[in-house]
Amino acid sequence: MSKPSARDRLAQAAFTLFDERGYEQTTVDDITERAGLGRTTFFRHYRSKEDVIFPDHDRLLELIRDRLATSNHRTALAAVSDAVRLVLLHYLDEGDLARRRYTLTSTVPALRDREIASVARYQRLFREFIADWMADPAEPAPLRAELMAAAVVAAHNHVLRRWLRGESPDPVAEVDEAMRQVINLFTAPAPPASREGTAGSGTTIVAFRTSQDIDTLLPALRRLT
Amino acid sequence: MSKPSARDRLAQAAFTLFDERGYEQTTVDDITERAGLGRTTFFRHYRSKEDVIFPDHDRLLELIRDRLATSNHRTALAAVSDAVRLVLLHYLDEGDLARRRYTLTSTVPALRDREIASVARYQRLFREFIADWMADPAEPAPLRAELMAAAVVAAHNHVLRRWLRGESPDPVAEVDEAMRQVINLFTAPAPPASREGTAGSGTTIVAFRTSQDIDTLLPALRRLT
DNA sequence: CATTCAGATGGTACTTAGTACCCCTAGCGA
DNA sequence: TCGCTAGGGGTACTAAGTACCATCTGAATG
Repeated sequence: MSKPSARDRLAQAAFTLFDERGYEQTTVDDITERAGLGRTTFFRHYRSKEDVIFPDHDRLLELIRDRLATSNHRTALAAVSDAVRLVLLHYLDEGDLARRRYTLTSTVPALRDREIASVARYQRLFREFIADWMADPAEPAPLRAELMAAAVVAAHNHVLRRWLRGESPDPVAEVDEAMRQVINLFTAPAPPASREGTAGSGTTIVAFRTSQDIDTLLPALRRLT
Repeated sequence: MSKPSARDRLAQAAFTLFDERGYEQTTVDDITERAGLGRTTFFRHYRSKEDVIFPDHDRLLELIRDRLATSNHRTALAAVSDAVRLVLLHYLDEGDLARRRYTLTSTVPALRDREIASVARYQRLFREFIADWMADPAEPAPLRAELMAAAVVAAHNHVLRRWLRGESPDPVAEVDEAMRQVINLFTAPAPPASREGTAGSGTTIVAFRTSQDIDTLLPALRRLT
């Protein structure tokens, strides 16, 4: 208890100094001096100065990967929503730390760029997963997967940033709703009628609002297709 | 004619050396030596070593901004498509240079990150523009703008990368088609039925064609009701 | 023709991030 | 006691980027 780990002391010192004088005005030497440690030790624990601020992106990537891996074709969309929620929860867990990071990434271009690059790695995971899920030998349509992955991370970031700015009292509910919107967007209405549309194949559905519930209608719908 | 500008000689030397020994193995001193110029001159023309490879992102940003600015509410979507096409055409214009850059960004993480950060700036422009366009005092819905902007740049990048890899014989047609898909996605079906949906009275009919079979769609249909 | 002024180039010295390499010490099991 | 390992420390180096000043060249102007 008297000795927090060197790693933590470094992070602590770093954030304090970044608050005091700003990121660029703080050198690694300043940090190690404040932490009472050697410069070598700093780079043993963090690959770079930026790394102090984004320590566990790797873990987060694993988190997503794992959650997506444990799913089958039927539960794919739930897995995506879950993975997104997990990432959000991670940030919520960090609480104040996440907010301090946000003020840094908002003001320091280098850090913002770094953050964006990390997000792109999440997006890549989602893209590959969604592409597999959508995979259809007849019509591969990787563009659709690309679009959906982009929308997924955009939804997450949208809600996360709202929470970081203190605009969201219940970010978990918000992110669930946002994901519902995304999924809805990409599953409900399939791409209608490109001009040289290969009309004829596929399924034509007429959906209408009714007081009957869907299970009552299902047989009729099946008959139509 | 005998003397190409210093700027061009530097870029030329840089790309040659990057090809020969790789990006990280090439120092700025190597470049200036090869170009027969001084180190100072290099940094006068390019803010950083990475900048040699991405010289005109700023111009490209202006291009987008200008195209978006000259539009009204009715022509907004055409403006977005046009802007995207302009960016694509810029890369097509670069021809071989764009492809060399692609092999670099594909192999050097630092450069890939940099590229991604630039793309995020385009995305920001589109997001702001689309948010304005969608602006509706009653229901601001900035998430939808966020999603659409993400989809717009994802569509562009998808087609661009296909062309860079030599997979697209007619990228302009492809990007136009991709943009049609994006716009369709975000305009055709009005945001269907959030839970407390202000469902109107009367009859709501939505007709669409899809290649997915009904069982795939069923979860989404259930969610709608 | 001499002057001067602007713009582009060159050089030198400095700061800082990041790497390579080797040393030291504390603990711990054999 | 020996020897091993892990965590920390120090020194020296490379390379990007910045600050500042010096130099050259060409063109306009007296």
